[in-house]
Amino acid sequence: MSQELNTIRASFVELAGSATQSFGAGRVIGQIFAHLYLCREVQSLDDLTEALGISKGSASMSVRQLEQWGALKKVWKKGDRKDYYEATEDWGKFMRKAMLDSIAQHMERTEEVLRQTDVLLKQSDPQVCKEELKFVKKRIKRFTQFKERVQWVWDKVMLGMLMK
Amino acid sequence: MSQELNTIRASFVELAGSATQSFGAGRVIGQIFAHLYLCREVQSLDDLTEALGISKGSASMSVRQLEQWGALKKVWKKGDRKDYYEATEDWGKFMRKAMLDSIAQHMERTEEVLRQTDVLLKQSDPQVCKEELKFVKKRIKRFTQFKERVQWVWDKVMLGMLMK
DNA sequence: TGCGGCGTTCATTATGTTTTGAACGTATCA
DNA sequence: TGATACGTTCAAAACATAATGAACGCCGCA
Repeated sequence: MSQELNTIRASFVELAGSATQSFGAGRVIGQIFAHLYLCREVQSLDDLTEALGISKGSASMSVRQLEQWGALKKVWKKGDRKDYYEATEDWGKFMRKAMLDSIAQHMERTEEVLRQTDVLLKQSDPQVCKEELKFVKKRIKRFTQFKERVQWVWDKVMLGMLMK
Repeated sequence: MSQELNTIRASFVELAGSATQSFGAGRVIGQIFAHLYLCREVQSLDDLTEALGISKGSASMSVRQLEQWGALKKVWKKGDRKDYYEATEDWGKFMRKAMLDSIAQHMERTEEVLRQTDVLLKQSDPQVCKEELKFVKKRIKRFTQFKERVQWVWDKVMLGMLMK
């Protein structure tokens, strides 16, 4: 086996690992995907465990996550009880899911807070802290505009990446 | 002081805190920015430690980071030895820096790996693992294309957000 | 039905990250 | 010059998160 190929795989595994890590999806997910992406042969759980130096439990859970993301295909070999895996060619599908997973609920949470804020502002006595109230309203309006711009961009980005 | 306003501030502080946290910038940075963003009065370090229930050290370091990002202005009160802070109105400047901080070096690292990969592939003996080599080259090419698309989009996003 | 090989689970452990706060340096004022 | 009130630093502690691996259940086969 070529030394160069192994070095290349190692860099990719590390790179993808730290990418998924920083999206809050865990290092192992990225490592497994990258490894499979650069392996022509389908790989069993044990192969992954050995190649990446991770535990079986970790491999099992991450593989399932990747499968749910559709970044992975399970391959059956007849007469063999092991499951084998191969990566889809589509790196985009993998990264997109990793990012969505971590960002979508931030968006939702933000909307929730803005809704709640609206309710509270309507409840508040307009005679109390008049200036402060005006100030806060102005700032929240400004933030809302910002958030809408972000969301617009985000949707465009996602859309753009979804259609390859 | 209106109860509603305090509730609103608390939600925003929490929201921004978890946002910056997930960008790897630490929770406190977001909390401080959000608090200042909704405070008409400039705030001292002590004000921040009390309002947010954080330590002075933590406040000091986060404030400095925010200042470097230009998300914060230091305000001098004459005859007062304390430093006071106020948020810029520009929520975008804050989020943008937080995101850039965490993503820019991923981009760079990716380019570095691709460059190194190129070198290694050229070094490798074309007679060894011929099929495997072909496979890896194809996959890396595909990844490179994906990465270029991402970068293009990213630049557009950033550009779009930079011009308000 | 019992056995062996497999994937899965989850309490425990290990790891990495953030926060704290005591100690420190500095500036101001009497 | 000494006392005081700041902001800053960084080793240590607290905390949050991810990984481990022993125990488990399941399935196919003899």
